[in-house]
Amino acid sequence: MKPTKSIEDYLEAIYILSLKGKDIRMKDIAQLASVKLPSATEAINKLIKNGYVEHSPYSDVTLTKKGEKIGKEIWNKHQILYKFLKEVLGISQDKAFREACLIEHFISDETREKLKKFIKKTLS
Amino acid sequence: MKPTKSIEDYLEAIYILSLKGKDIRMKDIAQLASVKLPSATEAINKLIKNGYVEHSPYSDVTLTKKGEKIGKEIWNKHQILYKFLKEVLGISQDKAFREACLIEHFISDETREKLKKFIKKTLS
DNA sequence: CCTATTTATTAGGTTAACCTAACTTTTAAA
DNA sequence: TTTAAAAGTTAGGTTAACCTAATAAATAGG
Repeated sequence: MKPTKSIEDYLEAIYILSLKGKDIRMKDIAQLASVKLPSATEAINKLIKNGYVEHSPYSDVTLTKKGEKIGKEIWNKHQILYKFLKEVLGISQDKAFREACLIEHFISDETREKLKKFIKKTLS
Repeated sequence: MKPTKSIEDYLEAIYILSLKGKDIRMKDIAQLASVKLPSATEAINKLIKNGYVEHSPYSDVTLTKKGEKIGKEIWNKHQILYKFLKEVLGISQDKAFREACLIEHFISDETREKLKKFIKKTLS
C-alpha cells in the first residue's frame, strides 16, 4: 500500500539528512519536518513498524533500502518540480521550493519522467 | 485562513454540480466526493459554519458567493493542470484527470496563471 | 565525576475526516 | 392514503497526525 504523504515527508527529510553523511538524530528529523520531538518519535515508530528505518532509543536513525528508495524518489520528484516551476514558469526560488514540497507527493513516476524530458527539451 | 483540501474538494464538487443547473442534493455531493452520506452531512455542516454554502435539512444545497468563488478557482486549476498533463506531457486522459484532482489544491494563483500562458504558447 | 543542559520518550489529549448502525423525514407507488 | 423505499440526519466510534507536560537518558563543562 502507498505510504501516506506524512510518511513520505519523513522519509524525504531523512534521506536529505543522510546525504550530508552525519549521524541523523531525532531532533534533526523533527526540525526538518517542522514538528515537535514527540511527533517525530511517534512517526519514526511507524516508519520502523513499516520497515522503512532502523532506530534504537536515544540513538541515530538509518534508512533501510526500502526507506531510502522512497525518500530518494520523493526528493527526485521535488527537484524536477522545482526546476520546472522556477526555470520554465519563472516562479521565485522560495515559492517554487514550497510548491514543489506540496506537489511532490502527487505526481506519478510517469509524469515525473515526462516532465523531466520536457524540461530538458524546453531549456535547450 | 485557507480552507482544507477536503473543504476545497467539497466546494469543487458542489460547483461542478451547480453548473448542471439541477438541484443539488446530499446524495449527489456524497457520490461525487466518494464518501458516505453521514460524511457529507458533517462536511456540509462545516461548510455552512464557514459561510460557504446554504442548506436546510432534507433540502437542496446552494453555494454562497464565497463558496462559489473557491469552488470555481479549484475547478479552474484542475482544468489547467489537466490540459498540461494531457496535451503538453502526453499523460492519458484518466491519469491526467486523477493527478490534476490531487495537485489542484497545491498550486498558487501565480503558478496557475503562468502555467496557463505557458500552455497557450506551447500548443500554438 | 557529578550535575546542568540537551535530547528523547511516554502519557494523555485534540482535531479533521472518515465510517457503521440506528433513526427520521420525504417521496412515490399500489 | 397508507406504506415501502429513498434520502438525510444523529450518535458513537476509528485513525492519522499533531500537540503539551512530565519523565528519563545521555552528554558535556566545571
